[in-house]
Amino acid sequence: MSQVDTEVRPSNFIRNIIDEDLETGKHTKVHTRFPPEPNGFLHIGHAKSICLNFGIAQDYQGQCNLRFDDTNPEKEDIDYVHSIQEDVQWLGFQWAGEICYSSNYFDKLHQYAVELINKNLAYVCFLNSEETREYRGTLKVPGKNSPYRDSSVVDNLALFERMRLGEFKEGECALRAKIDMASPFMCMRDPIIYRVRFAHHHQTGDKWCIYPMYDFTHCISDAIENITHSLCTLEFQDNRRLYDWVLDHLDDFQADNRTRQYEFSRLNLEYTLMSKRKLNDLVVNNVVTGWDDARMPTIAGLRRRGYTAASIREFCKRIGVTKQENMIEVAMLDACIREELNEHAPRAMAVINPVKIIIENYPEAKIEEIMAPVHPNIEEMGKRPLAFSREIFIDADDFREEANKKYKRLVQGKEVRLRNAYVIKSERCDKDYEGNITTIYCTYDDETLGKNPSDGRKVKGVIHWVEASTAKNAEFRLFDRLFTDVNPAAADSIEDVLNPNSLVIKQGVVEANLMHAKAEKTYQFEREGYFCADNKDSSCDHLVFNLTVPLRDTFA
RNA sequence: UGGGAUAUCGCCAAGCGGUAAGGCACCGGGUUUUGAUCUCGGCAUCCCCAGGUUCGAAUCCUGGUAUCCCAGCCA
Repeated sequence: MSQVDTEVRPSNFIRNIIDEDLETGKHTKVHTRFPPEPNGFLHIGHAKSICLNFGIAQDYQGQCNLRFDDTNPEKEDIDYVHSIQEDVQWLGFQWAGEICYSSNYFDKLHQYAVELINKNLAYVCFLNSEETREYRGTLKVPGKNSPYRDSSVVDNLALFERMRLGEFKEGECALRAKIDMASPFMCMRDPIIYRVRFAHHHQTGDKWCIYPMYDFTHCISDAIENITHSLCTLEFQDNRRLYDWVLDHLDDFQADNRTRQYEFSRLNLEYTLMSKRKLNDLVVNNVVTGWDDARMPTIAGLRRRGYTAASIREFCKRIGVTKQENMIEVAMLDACIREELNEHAPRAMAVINPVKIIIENYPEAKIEEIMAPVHPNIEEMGKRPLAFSREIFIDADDFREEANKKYKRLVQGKEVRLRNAYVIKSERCDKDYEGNITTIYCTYDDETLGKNPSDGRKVKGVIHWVEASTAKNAEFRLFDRLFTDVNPAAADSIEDVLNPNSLVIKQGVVEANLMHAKAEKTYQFEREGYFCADNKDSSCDHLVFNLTVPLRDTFA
């Protein structure tokens, strides 16, 4: 674990509520839950919720359940239940006991629905979806009662049973809670709590053809699991009335310290989509290579990109938890990963746009070994060997035939320091018919290894390099934001705001030490940025490095 | 006059009647064989607006304004 995890606990309005509940004795322990629907991969927005729920459980010595909110089989898939478990654990959290599923409670949920019918608080309605909408009224005009609202308990019991038995078609009827068609809360205008769906469920198979709705299920699931604080996002604020109504009317849930729902604002990140549906579109339309494409804001994508679990946790800590709408700058995320990697990532040299240098006064067959620190500020990380010879590669961007004094790299006729090695001076260069520089001819000063020129010459620039004969070829995947608009979700069409340069692939070279770079191992390629070996495509034969984040660059 | 929420620095965010924390970003100085790191310093006389209460208000009251959410048999 990074040391960032050991710092002071976060403080936010939810923790304040918990502190109070503990002080007043309303609760003696806290029990939260993270309740994703298995209809897509988890993204960084879920990370915020995960860190909140599991973080609270951790800090208060409580428990946090992982519960799949699987009440809509048509949209869900077993693959997602697997990926979600993996992502939660990769983030560094472990749920309490067995994994929970809302579908575990289908039998109980059914009984509770019957209880409501028996209390004359639910009825089977045969209005179709269009009629239901018309009867519901609008934001400003109250709805009107369904003609089926006053059916007898006996009839409703029979009808609901027939629904369960599959005697009605999908959409033909639904079970509704009898609340108030004139309520200012739209969700209280006799909400549907059970609908007919002849769908195969990934957990319950074909046992059911009626499935409970979210509002009916969630509160009961929380109550069954003895959740104390049910945390969700702001758009469920109105739904809280229904959450409470359902539990208020069921005999099993009358304890005054029963579960309560609290809402916080969801994460919005500049330039990124945060809806599973829209992310799914990107996958389906091959805009990206999959849910774990390194440009995706999914946990799997961030991981593949080189983000560490600790950096994501730190990010979630820094953004805080409030009820205010927000739009977090990407700079915040960048800062978190840079902070960690600056301290922990081994340094290495990689040339992304190679151009050859021939050091004419260096002995022809000679290859010498130079020992370089793995980390410039942390000696304990040791040293690594670097080959050096007459022929090396430097980046094409690090050489110019002419330049002003602000350019601190190699200039024709001038000197520059090769990182960890000698001072060289360029004499001339070859170009191809298009004018591209193909070879740069230099001389080196053999007394400058590990020290400055004895005559007091000042060499201002330092550039990185890789020895030619030992260099390993490598593919560099240079990622940029997927969208050109800060808020792609607000765009009319996603295609309009797609960044055509979100992925640029370069073929270059890396120092030989990286030949066995392990998947997801991150390095700092000096003067370039942090890169990690791709967890799917990189191998000794074909090295592939993903740009996690470039180095901070304050140079105009 | 549908209802529910939210308004503190460019972006986040503490603050809970006693005189504006912190982070990110940004701007300067220093160190540096990464234009990185590190380091030193700067960065809200003011808290959406207008009144009011108070010795004292970002915090309390009144009235405005702005923004977000709700009319799926989605979650």
